[in-house]
Amino acid sequence: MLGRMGDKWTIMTIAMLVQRPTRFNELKRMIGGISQQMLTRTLRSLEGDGLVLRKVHPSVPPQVEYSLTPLGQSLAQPLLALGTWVMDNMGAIQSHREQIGTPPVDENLAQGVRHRPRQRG
Amino acid sequence: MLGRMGDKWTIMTIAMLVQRPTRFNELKRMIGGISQQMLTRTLRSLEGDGLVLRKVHPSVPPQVEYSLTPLGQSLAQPLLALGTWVMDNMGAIQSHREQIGTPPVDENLAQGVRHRPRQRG
DNA sequence: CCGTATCCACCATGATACTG
DNA sequence: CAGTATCATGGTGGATACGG
Repeated sequence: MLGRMGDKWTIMTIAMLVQRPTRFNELKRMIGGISQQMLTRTLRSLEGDGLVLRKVHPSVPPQVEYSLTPLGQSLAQPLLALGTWVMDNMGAIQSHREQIGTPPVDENLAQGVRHRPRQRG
Repeated sequence: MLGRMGDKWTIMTIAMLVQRPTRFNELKRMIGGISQQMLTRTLRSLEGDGLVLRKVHPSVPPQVEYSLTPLGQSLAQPLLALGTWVMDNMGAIQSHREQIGTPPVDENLAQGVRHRPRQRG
């Protein structure tokens, strides 16, 4: 949970589910760009934490509907508040990055292996 | 930024800085468990996003003080609300995990390499 | 349709040593 | 004290194939 807390897929998933219960593939389409595997992992994680309820409708094509539990709904509020802040301030942040000439990704912090290591003593 | 948004170190760092401007090593002690490298990266990232201000006091032992910018302070509110939610509900989540017998980590989802892959075709 | 199993590439993080 | 440089490693997420 804590690991996935700030994960964008988790935020997106909860943002979708807070609107209404949704089926797997619809969720996948709505979120967009998430792999099936990742959506499954995210949902299983949320389910394991008791934030999401998984309901299987016994129909000929399998239908599985996901919804937020009360606990999940209580999380949605602060989580989406954070998401809203990010959306609102993303422009300001990017403007700042451009001013200081820093790329929006942490490439400058990436490791650069340039020569052989020396022996550690 | 978005990458570090939900990062626990980022949350911890902002939680410390929202109280008062703090120096590097004091920050490191207060947060606890963070490596020097990671704290530096977190602060640089926040600084690059315009959320944290870095101020060098020209003194004999180098003194660098970090503080939140107004933008950073505006982030602190929703971010700490989220942190508070986690603290408040961590118990409920762990209880749920124990009930369903799932370990708190995603070990069950970890990759298991058991045999050679077959040729991809 | 709704998943699980498997493999892999990448990068985030920790540890350590070094600098000023 | 505050930070940078360097390397090893483990976890995260993608892709794909398969199963019910």
